[in-house]
Amino acid sequence: MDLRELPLRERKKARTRQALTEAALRLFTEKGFDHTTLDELVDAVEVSKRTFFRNFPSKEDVALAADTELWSTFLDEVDAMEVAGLVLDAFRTALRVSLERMDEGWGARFLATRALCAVTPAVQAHSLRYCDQTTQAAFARMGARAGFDAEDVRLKLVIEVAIAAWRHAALSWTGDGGPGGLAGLQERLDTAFAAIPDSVALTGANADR
Amino acid sequence: MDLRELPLRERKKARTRQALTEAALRLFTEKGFDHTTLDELVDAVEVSKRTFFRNFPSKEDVALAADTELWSTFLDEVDAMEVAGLVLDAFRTALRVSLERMDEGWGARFLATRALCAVTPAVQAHSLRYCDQTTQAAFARMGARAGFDAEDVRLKLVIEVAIAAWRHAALSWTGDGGPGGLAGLQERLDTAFAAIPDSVALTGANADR
DNA sequence: CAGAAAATGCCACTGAGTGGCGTTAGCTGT
DNA sequence: ACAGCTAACGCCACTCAGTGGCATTTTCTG
Repeated sequence: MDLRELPLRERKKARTRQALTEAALRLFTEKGFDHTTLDELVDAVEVSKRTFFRNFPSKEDVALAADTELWSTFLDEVDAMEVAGLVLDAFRTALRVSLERMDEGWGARFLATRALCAVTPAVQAHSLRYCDQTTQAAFARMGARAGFDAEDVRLKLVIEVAIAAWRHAALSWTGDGGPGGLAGLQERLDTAFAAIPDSVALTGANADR
Repeated sequence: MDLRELPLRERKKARTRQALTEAALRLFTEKGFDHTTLDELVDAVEVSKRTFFRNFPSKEDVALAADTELWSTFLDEVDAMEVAGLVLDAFRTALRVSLERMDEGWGARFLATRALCAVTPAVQAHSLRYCDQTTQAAFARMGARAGFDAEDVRLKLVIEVAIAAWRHAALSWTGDGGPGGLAGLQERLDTAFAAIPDSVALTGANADR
């Protein structure tokens, strides 16, 4: 990301890519996703529409760059993590470390991205698909590990639960305007994970306190 | 659904809607979702493209008719269900009863729909969005109930877990070609729900048996 | 500095989805 | 049975996302 000693060609490509994500987030936020055409976007960055589609598979994807950065890092952490105790805790840690590894300004971009998701069905759908793909990928990587079973329903479910906790944390944090920055998001994440044991044990009798 | 004593106009509308879903499922399965144009579909049913979009908001939605039927029924069951013991069990029952309420032939249509989801990203994304919407709706309805808190993280998570179990059951059942019909699907659902306590308690040490 | 390789720009095209409007078909009163 | 009403439909023109092809420019390599 911050490597300045890449081949010149790739540096240029990375710069246009970043310019596109920044302009897209700004335009989508100002005018709305549906009311911003790709022509407006590529005009603002001064590239051709063809170049846009060499960098992003769809209009939705450029709005979700912050998400893909996180998920990509998360999968690296899943590969690297050691599972000593509860698998659920290992995933909580992987999420926490992934958040810590995000670069300066990611929090603000992520917040803007989530705001777009909340009001634009198409972006929301793409975002959910990324979540699901990440879940599948994490499951596949864990299943290939020594000591784990690639068919284990329990493994699949625990990953789904971890991602659900993450999604709830992100949604709640975003809904309140992202208080406390990434540290605030970490807090929500801890709260959500802490609530998991109580949630599966929740009964009609103890629901109201 | 089976009410033959509707106004003639609405009966006609329902018939074209059904003709569209059937033809769509057939064409999409035969030629693939991406390689079937809407013009081909509406020609086969002999309606105008305009009429198609008065019945379905998008091309993806006509492929997901089986899903929407289930989710709509499920939300009715959520409203009607009584929560005596575990909330998780209540949702498992609601899912089971919803499946039982599906009409003849739904199982086959659902199987075809899931096969489409597996190979077509756009359909998959829409399907995930329906899941999520249903989760949100179920949460909102439960939160409005006496004895429940509309802000309770535990309630939100337990619904996410239930839907995750459902999704895994459906995916596993579909992946094996839908053995045993809807009864087979019910079995997978029971298995998935039964694995939930073990999954959150899963550790690196007991993962391999 | 020459030639390969990659990235870009331009152009024409397909296909999803929308708005407008005239026409048809089913529903209402008398 | 007939006239008026309204919902649904068909047709047409249009916008915009996304793709394939090809010529051109730009960077890397020897």
